[in-house]
Amino acid sequence: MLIINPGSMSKYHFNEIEAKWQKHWADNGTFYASNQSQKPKYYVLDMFPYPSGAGLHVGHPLGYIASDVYARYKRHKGFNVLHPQGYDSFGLPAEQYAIQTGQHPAQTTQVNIEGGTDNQSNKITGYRKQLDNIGFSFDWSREVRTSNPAYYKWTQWIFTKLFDSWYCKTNDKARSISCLVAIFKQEGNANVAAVCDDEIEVFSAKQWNSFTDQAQQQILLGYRLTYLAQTQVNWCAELGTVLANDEIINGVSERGGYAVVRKKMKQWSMRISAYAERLLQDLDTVQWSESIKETQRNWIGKSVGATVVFNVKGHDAKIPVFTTRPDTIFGVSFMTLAPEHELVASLTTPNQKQAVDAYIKATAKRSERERMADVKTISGVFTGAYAHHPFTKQPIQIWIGDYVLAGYGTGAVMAVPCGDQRDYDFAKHFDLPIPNVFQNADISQVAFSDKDTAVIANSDFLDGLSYKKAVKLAIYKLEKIGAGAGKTNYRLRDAVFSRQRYWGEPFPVYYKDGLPHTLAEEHLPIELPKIEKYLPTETGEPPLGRADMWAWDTQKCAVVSNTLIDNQTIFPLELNTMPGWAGSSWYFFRYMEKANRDAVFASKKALDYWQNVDLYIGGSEHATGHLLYSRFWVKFLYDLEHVTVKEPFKKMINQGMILGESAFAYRVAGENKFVSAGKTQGYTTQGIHTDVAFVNTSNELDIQAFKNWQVAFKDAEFITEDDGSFKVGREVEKMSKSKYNVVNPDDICSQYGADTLRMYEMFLGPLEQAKPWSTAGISGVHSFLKKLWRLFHTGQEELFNVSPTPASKDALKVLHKTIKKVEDDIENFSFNTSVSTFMIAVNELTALKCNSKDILEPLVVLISPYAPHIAEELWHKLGHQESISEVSFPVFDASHLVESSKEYPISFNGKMRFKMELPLDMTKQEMEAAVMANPKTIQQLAGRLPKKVIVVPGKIINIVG
RNA sequence: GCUGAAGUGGUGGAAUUGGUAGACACGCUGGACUUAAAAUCCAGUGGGCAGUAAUGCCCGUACGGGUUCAAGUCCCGUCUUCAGUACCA
Repeated sequence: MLIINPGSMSKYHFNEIEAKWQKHWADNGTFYASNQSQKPKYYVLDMFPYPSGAGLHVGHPLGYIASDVYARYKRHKGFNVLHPQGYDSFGLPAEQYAIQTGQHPAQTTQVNIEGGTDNQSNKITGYRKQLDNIGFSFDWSREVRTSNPAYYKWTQWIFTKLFDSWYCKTNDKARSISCLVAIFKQEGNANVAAVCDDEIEVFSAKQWNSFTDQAQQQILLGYRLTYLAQTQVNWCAELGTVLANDEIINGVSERGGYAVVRKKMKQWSMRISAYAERLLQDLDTVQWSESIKETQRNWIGKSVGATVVFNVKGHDAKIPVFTTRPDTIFGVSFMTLAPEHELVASLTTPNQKQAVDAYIKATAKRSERERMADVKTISGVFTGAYAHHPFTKQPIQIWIGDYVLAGYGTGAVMAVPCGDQRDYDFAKHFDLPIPNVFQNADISQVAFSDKDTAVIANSDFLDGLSYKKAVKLAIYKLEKIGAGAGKTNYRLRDAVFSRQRYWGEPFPVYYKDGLPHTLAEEHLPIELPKIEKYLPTETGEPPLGRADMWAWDTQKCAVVSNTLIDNQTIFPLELNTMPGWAGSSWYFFRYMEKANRDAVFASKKALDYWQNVDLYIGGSEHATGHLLYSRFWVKFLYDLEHVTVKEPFKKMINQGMILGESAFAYRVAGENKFVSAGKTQGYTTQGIHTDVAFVNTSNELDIQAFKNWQVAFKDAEFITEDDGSFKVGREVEKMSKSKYNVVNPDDICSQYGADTLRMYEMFLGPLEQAKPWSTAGISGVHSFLKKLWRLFHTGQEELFNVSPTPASKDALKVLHKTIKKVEDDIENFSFNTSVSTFMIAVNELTALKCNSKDILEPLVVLISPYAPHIAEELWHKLGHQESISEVSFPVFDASHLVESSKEYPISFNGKMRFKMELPLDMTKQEMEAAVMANPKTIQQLAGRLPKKVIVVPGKIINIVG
């Protein structure tokens, strides 16, 4: 590849300047934040990266650059800014790599962060170096790594706190298990309003006290905020682990795209459902994009309605259902249970048994995916059983059908075919009755589901009522006869918290008599044991099952050899590890303290000072994972009074993805012959991904490099353009190694400089929008920086030339126009437009030949958040000793922009025809007279008499007629 | 299907409360400098029509309507793209 250094002739030696200032900042701790300051605080946070072996590409730093611009701007504005960075360093890729190569994940993780050579002899630059090259103003003294025992000690600690807590509905907050035990001792559990397992039975104080310790612990597990239970989990065989709902996209695993099946397993879960309402309500208090908030609202999925209990004819069983339309209770003509419903087996009559069994078998065979893809096929079977209608006592057929999901509500529905389309379709298909309970509703073709206009009919005491009133009365009557109650249902399920993996936080848990016990705070952290292979054991246990030293000695309070397990004083430890989101759910608190990290997260003083994140920048793909779990943990920590904030992130901006521009060489089908993009006509070709490093900005391929790249192309033939060049085709795709379209920021920095990279990434387009990367466009931003440099220098030798002469009026106007625009743009996160504004300012000042210090000095401060290195250098050259980073932002003075006249657009019937300079203090009448007297106006009118003349002072004049 | 975001030159994009559509760049074309190139600088660049020219006119912000003196911007309807979600009772 031909490497040209476009800066070679300029005296703007960005490589030297950038290295110099990066060293200066590091040596002087320029960006170390203090926890004590008279200044107001501002906390700017990036979503911390997972340090992968592939390193950073130009898409990764986009959000970091934006947050860095903002952090630097806030420092200029007089804020004490916390802008830290760290690594989310537990995770699947490092473990997959460990399985392949046998290297300890801690080893590869460290190399990925700090640089070095992996055991395949690949040289890895390391995240830290790559980030440092871009000139971020991070306070690295506060760095966190989630896989460091000193960090995960507190992740484990939070887990034990969750284990020691239950959710009290009366106080609407988490409380300690010990106070729950106190209540049980006093009065049993009858009056305890808790978010807990459904199947807990009522007991008295006397009963509680007579229970064995074992039985008591079993009951308490049903109340704890993190609990161990047999639950339906998403099992991914290929990854060898369970997955949370948010880790499954379209029925397959988010990572790898492997099949996921439902399976009953004993797993740790987090009772996030207890916080559903607060998670929903508090969304109104944060400044996030509407789309992310909406995604979370949908995920939480609140619906208000009622539980209705149906008695089964000739059977003890009761079937509770959830409905949002209790007003249509008289429209119930059958019931449908999910095929997996626990009562199906006992309800089914001997006559129907064969059909029911066959149906269950058939639906079980269909994968989750098939069931989702195929929503049109209606299927189901009658169980032979009947329920009683709670009011009419009429018999109701009980069916099973796979349109009812076992996982939502009670896994059963009361079918109201006249008001619900799915029930309607089912009824039509199986020829079941469709009674109409709406006034004047035509249900001959479709169900009538409009709540707003519904008026109830044929419904006894509900006749003539609107939806709202009928719901209220129906619930009242149901409660009165004991057949139901008002109920709010949430879609949000408890989150599965264990993973059958090695590279994650170990649980601080040991098992005594099959029941989990947590380790005390003073024994944390419990560190990951060494194992030989990072695979499940032969008996199917998680990788930690391979550890020899993985037992807990309750007397020595230490991890000891498994051979010592006697289940008297030495017990086996938990073999699962925590999921990826554990460490990232609270890291923002950890940054608040740099030295005293032996306290809980951070000292109370630090927590009180920094509070929570003022600005959070990151991708929107975490909407239902990280961003929900973090909010949950913060609310929990708030309940326990460890923190004083209810939300972690006050304002959030989601940066869009930077896409790659893939290059394709067109190969003639069936031949080892390539055709240049302009010559493909007449050939049947297929595009072959070509490494973008072989292609220059004019889309010309370096044929030699391409031939050397892969053996298959060594002897390939090339049909070139007439001028001898070979051109490739381009297409915008996601930036990825496999598409050979990755652009490395290190290369951009060495060729154009970090300031150019920073400005160009901002210039590319609106931060929140997805946009393609094109290295071709970078020259514009680079020449801008050179122009800026030249503004301060003169002559062939480019000697520094800034004069103390007072600024001209025009130059002052340019400066203040720029201050205003740039300030507004940064406040609105419109970084792309402020880069244009700088370009305009420098173009105009160059035209004015301005070299006045009064103008150039504030200009450097304006630009410094975007291009900090060149700004520091010029600031230094202007005679300052201190770093530019804390210098006050220039103050806008409107008086410099006051104009005495304006060039008005004169339009005729809304179309601009010519412009005319008019004084701004003219009256409307004078303006109209001046315009009408203009010869061009007379020419435009061509004798016509204007009907109307619209004069908007300071804006426009429009002549109608 | 539902929810959210978007659709503007060859390309990325600008137009903050309705008021000069295409700022600023890239690319392209022509020119200056140079032995040549790079770098730099200057000029032009939405489409069409008329004119030697200055210039003038018509069309133009996905599409079709509407409101208004004036619409990329507001209203109604349609289409397309992207993202999220998926039988939620």
